[in-house]
Amino acid sequence: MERQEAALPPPLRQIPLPPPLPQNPPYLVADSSSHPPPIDHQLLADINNLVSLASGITSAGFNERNTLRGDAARHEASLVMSEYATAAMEEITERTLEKRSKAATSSRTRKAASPRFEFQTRTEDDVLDDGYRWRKYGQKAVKNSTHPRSYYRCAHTTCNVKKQVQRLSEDTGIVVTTYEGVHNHPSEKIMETLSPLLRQIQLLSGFSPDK
DNA sequence: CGCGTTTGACCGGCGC
DNA sequence: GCGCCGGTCAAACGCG
Repeated sequence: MERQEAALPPPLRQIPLPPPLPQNPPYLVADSSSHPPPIDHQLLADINNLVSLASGITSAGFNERNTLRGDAARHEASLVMSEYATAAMEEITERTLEKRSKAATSSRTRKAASPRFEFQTRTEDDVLDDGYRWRKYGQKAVKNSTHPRSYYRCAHTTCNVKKQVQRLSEDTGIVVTTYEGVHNHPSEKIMETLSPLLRQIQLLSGFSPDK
């Protein structure tokens, strides 16, 4: 139970948005399912806002209530931080579930084992940055199409989500992406954005990373 | 040298 | 049963 009593936790910083927005944003052309395809920039922006908001509140809390010291101030701040972190997490969960339920039309049957989502984007990039790491495992020429279809699997070991990417032959500017399955782990990009916040919470709460 | 991609073989479903 | 076709495997390849 050796805990690092850092005198004062470092203030949260505004985290720069990770996604490098392409000069040519992929335009959603057709979407049969409303699955979250390319990276959810709006979600990341919202998380950032929550982080900076929480940062402002906690630092303000430290400044204005410096009558509280030590553990009391830390505890106070951790409550505020936890509140915002929880809100952010709930927001993520809510949106994710909403999108998934929209896609899986069946209400309570559990047979929707591997849902598929297809959408089309007008973009120069064949593979869109959706925040996950993918490993290509095949490419095949499909009938009546001048462009081949590529097969990808999620690089995460325990996750077997797959996706196909194919460029339309009629309109070369359009890419069709098909997702199959649901990730059983968070996007690395989102965790990248959230981890500073989570670390801060642990620090303020006096958690030690090891159990 | 390690790891992700490439690429032809392989396989299973489906229609004739 | 056979051949087509989409999907996957896995060894070779090649890039950092």
